[in-house]
Amino acid sequence: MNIILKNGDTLVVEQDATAAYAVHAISEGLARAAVAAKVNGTLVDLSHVLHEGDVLEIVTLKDREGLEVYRHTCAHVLAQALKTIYPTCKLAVGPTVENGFYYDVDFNTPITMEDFGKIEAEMKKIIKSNLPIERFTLSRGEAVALMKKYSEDYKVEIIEDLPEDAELSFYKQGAFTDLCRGPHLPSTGKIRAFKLTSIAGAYWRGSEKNKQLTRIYGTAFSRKEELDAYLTALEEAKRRDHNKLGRELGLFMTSDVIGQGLPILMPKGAKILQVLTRFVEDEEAKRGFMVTRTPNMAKSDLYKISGHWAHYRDKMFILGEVDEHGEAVNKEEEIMALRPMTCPFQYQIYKNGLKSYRDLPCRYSETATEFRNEASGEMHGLIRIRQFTLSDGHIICTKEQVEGEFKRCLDLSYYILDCLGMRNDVSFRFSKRKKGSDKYIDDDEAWDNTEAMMKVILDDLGLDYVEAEDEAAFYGPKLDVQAKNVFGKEDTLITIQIDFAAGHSFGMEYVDADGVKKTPYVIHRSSIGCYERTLALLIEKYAGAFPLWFAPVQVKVLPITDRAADYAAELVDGLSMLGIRAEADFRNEKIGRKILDAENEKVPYKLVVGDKEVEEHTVSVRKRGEGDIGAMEKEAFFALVKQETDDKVIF
RNA sequence: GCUACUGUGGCUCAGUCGGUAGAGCAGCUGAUUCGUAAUCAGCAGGUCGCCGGUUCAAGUCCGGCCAGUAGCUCCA
Repeated sequence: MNIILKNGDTLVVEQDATAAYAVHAISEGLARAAVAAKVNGTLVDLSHVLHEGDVLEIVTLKDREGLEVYRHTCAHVLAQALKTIYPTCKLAVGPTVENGFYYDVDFNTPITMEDFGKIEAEMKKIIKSNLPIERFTLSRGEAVALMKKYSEDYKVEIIEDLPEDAELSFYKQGAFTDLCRGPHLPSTGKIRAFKLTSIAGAYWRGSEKNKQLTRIYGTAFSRKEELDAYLTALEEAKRRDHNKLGRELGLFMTSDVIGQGLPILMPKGAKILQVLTRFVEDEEAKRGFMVTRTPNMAKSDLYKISGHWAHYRDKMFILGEVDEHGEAVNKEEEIMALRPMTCPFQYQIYKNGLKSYRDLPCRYSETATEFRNEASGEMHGLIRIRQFTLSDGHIICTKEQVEGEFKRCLDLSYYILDCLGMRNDVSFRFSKRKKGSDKYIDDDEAWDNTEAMMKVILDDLGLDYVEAEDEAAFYGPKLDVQAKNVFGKEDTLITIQIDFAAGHSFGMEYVDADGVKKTPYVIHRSSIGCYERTLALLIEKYAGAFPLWFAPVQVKVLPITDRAADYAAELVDGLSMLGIRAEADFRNEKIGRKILDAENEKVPYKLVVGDKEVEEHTVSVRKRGEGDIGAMEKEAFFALVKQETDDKVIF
């Protein structure tokens, strides 16, 4: 029979030949490299039986999908090893993830990373035995019976949730059989380089109401060198970890007596945030935003109107004692709460006085402090904290204005990301509600309309976004601008949201041209996001070597001897007068030491000044990343650094 | 909140079988005034995260709490 290859060639093979056979017929080298195949576009095992006219594509470890098959098989080897060492453990799920794989397992006795040695040894034994991996299928009833025989309760649960007529595939390697969609490697011996990396708890089916299982993470690569390179790169990345670097560079700290999730910004960290805040506030003003300053707390009455009391109360810091319904235990007591969001406060401003259609769009912005009582284990450095500063803002506008205003918001964020050098580090997520969930305001029609409206805008902008269900705000869909930290974990940096409900719930109105009162739409937006989180990502992106324009110290003057001290002080004064952040190192140290310390501080410009410079009114310039770039006139340097700062040059 | 791990001078770390703590860097003092990535010497600095228990004796063993880290859940 004839098989069509990817390049269009036709291959003649015997009737009922497998993909493996066909690959072998092409070349022996390719047969060794093959880990799976694609038949008519579907990923299958090499044991897959071909039919006349099938289009065959060979998948090797060079392909993303090939590597996934390889890692998935590695997860099965892990499972087999665990069943050998801990026969009573129950397997749940074992998929691949971005850089490896994991298996969720229910152990009756806790295991720790110290057990990895013996588990890895058992895995190596399984790999060395080179067990063939065989696929077979069962009906749902047979599948349940088989898994019950092995006491695999979680597998039984998975199967029972599938449709009655489902045909289920299993993979058998030696004495071990696992329910799996596949595909898999033809045998365990193909695995070359793997490592178990970490251990964590994970809830069965992702719900905290369920039992917490033990998740064992691992990774695998086609060659040991690649595995080592990956592990080294991981260590490298950890060196950029903002939580370590930010503390080392004296940007922020935490204190046991202040509390969890409450970082303290030290002079250098606070300086960066001050520079960024001024920049953002000025830019917002240029783009038509009116700055507001609203209270950090309010009575529970406000949050009852906004819906926070119903949907968000468990995350709020409440001042006063309330029962499970959020009512004051002592009826006389007025319940206050720190704000988790700025929205309802700015709405009060809108509601102050009757608004005309001529007042819209009404754009309010505020550098707002917000408080959210995150669960203790959720805090992370500057990325997840309990008190944070958001470049918050709300645009109240007509339905017709939503599209234009939305685009303006995105344009502002693009500009800011460009200035930070982060435009290419973000991705977009269209966050939608999950239908039927009680986390969201109950109004199907409004949700459908608003999500459709946002989709039109995003598609019109040609944004490359992913859609995410159950990620919306409780009051509407969001466009989230996402960024990854050094551990590869993604977080929302910036968000722009359309709110259909606030206008109604707060009774916001405007008098339209026809004299009729109408309800406006609201856009919630952030321009640079939460300052603390943005700082965290900037520390990691630049490994602490911040671009000149927002570096906490831009220029460090290094006098060679005390004779140059007065001149150094004069340079610092001159730069400071221009708004440049400059310091001098007056310590009684040799110049080499002063340069080393300034380099470690990652200061963009260092000025070495000695007798010669004093004499000639020059400065010897060291530029970060380039070293000594020679001497220049003092005024010329001043002009250069001022210009580069104003231009937000990134080097 | 859950699972696992961690907590010893400002920082990085050592501390063996339970016998009341060591180093380097940083700091201070003195000497040195030096031309592009670590000058020399001396001094000082610790209720071993906190509370309790076991023990003749706890940094070390046990329990609770606090804080930090990764993951889960959650999320800007």
